[in-house]
Amino acid sequence: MAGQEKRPIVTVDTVLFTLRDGRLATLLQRRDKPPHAGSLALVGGYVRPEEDASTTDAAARILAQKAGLAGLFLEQLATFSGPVRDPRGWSLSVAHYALVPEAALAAAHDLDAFPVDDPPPLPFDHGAILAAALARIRNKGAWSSLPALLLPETFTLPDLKAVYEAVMDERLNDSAFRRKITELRLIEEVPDARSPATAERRRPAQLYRLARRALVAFDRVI
Amino acid sequence: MAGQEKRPIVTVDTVLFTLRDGRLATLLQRRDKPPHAGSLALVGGYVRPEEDASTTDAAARILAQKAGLAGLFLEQLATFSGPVRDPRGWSLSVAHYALVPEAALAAAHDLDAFPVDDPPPLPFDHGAILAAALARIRNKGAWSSLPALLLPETFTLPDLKAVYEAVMDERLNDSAFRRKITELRLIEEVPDARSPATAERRRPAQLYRLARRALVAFDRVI
DNA sequence: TTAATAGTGTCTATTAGACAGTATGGC
DNA sequence: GCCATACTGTCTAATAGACACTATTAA
Repeated sequence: MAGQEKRPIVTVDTVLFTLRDGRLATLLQRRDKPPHAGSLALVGGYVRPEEDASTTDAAARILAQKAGLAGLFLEQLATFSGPVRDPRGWSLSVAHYALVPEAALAAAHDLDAFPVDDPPPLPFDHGAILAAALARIRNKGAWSSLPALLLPETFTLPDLKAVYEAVMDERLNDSAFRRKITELRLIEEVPDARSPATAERRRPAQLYRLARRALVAFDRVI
Repeated sequence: MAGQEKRPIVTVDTVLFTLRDGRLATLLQRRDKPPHAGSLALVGGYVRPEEDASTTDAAARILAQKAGLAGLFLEQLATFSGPVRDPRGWSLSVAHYALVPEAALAAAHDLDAFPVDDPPPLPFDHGAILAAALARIRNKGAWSSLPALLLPETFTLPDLKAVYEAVMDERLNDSAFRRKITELRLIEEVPDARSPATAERRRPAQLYRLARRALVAFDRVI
């Protein structure tokens, strides 16, 4: 019977998305072990059959252990595999992506934010994984409440429009956006709550919250 | 150092879609080895790092070896994993789906067709994989030329409409369908070619072919 | 009062669906 | 000629985008 090398190396990697100065950003971590020690890379690690109930479970465990992140929206993206993507040998990585609202970042550690459209050079095939995750979030943004999961519990309509614009990387029509969001019953008013005015906000706005906490898919584009 | 059991078992499985009597069907194969020997199941097998360049490459190899299928549209679906899905231990299967036009079936062997919405009981988590593949093809059908890949090289507009209806499991408006298909420039006429009349076809129709052989994504729904 | 952002109303262009109606070929 | 199916034209309803307009609040 042949040894371990008959089975691929199995890892998971997660693309972390967050907002930075109103722009979509990705969070990277400096690797402390070879291969590619010292490089900025996606947060990833080995799947441990003895503790993980699934690869998504493994991704969640690794996010908690290596970056202090928990409770995120986390979803499988795709699986990347081949003989050359990792110098340790034929490897397979189940890529995931996760959305990190500001509140989750407070407890996090060892992460650096970079604009999604101008990341540093990445080791392995992490550049391709990031590109695939970006394509997924942009497409899903048009069709679901996904971008709203980057916001805090309560938010204003201008906030919500801005995060859809940041995710999808295009300008939206204001009145059409309000019309669609309200018709879809995606959000509900927080009674008697208005946002404070800030440097960018000359005038308070009505606060809303998601009508459902989970990801909701729409039957038409936002 | 621990042995092989520290790495998951890595397999691929492919959901095969085809047309049967104008309805969307899936092709299953009787397993000749344990576990679940004798059961009808998806076509699948081990990834072989020494010969496969990727998991999709492994899926193509296994389709050729076990079913005589080659040259199909074959795409990764998602990865299914966990400790209990396979009695051999913690396992991971990269699920794919493929489209089998009638011509490819001619050379195929050891496959049985079943209606997609009424398959036999399936072993492992193959039922869940089939359901996920069906959801994917239905969704993608509305947004791309994917259903056309189930047809022969040339086909009529009524044929094309029927395959979209079979894939998406809904009736389409005839004139709207023709309008969209032609505006999208998905297809081109085959000059001076008309389909023969058949039992179901009282009147010959113009033959078309795909303007591009590959999968084309549209920016709006069919 | 002013400036800037929040929010509303309405017009128009686009497009999907319904469906009537014409064309064509086998019998 | 009859009938079924292929194909076309047109009306209408739904909806997205443009954009003018009003409302509100901090300074």
